[in-house]
Amino acid sequence: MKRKTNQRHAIQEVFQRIDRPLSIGEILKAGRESVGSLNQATVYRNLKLLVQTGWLTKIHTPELGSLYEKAGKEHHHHFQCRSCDRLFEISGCAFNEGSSTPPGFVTEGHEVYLFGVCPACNA
Amino acid sequence: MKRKTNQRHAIQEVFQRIDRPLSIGEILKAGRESVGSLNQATVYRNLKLLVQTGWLTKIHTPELGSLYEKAGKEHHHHFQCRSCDRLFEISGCAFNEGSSTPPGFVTEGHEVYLFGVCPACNA
DNA sequence: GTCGTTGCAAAGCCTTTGCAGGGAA
DNA sequence: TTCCCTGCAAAGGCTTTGCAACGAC
Repeated sequence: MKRKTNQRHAIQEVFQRIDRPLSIGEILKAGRESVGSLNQATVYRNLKLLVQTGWLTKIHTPELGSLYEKAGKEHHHHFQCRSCDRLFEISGCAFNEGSSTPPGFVTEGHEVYLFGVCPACNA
Repeated sequence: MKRKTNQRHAIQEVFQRIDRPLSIGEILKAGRESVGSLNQATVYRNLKLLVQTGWLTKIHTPELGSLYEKAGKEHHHHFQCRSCDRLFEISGCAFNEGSSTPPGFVTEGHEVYLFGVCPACNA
């Protein structure tokens, strides 16, 4: 079965430390602070595994590609800073699926992405 | 300057004929009905050019990757059918940027993607 | 005859996979 | 000792680029 490894632990720790959706590159870089030899392929494999076990969720952003965030959060959306290209979680949801669905279509879900400048970059 | 070529004309004609966002593959396939020798690289180059000249807009969907649609339309969003994987335009917008923007953030734009089943697949 | 365009192939990215060695249990 | 996991390198997709030939003007 699933074994405990330093590599996987390092990856999970990154998500505990940084509370926003992360890219492969960020995860790899941050994970290597714990396990210097951490390999890209290992990161890919563990992310896949963590998504399968329900610990992570994969996000596909329009402009930043695939990012990963911890699973189990409530329905929410994301804000992308066009200055630092980081993605932030936005809690809550003011979007009304029903009033936006055209006749004949059946809506099963939705995603919203905001773009702009984050507080850090705006300072 | 810019010259008229059958290849570019064929590509533009595809967008006149099919009124929804199209993928590289669809454009290539449909374009070859007019110009059999149409090459992938040519499609990529012309799409880039048509985006630069403002004739097309590039869309980055979360699940389908990059698609292209004719430019100049009013603010709208998209509906992705999870059965046939086609993307449809949704006119209008019921989303309120202001009420969804967290304190400290500055929102400059937004995108909404609906997922579900289109009328054709639902029949 | 120019020089923008095309087709083909090679080269770049990003992600996945094969394989042998290494390490958790 | 087992056999899951890792690192490395090779291999896949998709997109871009270099280059010689082509063709619009």
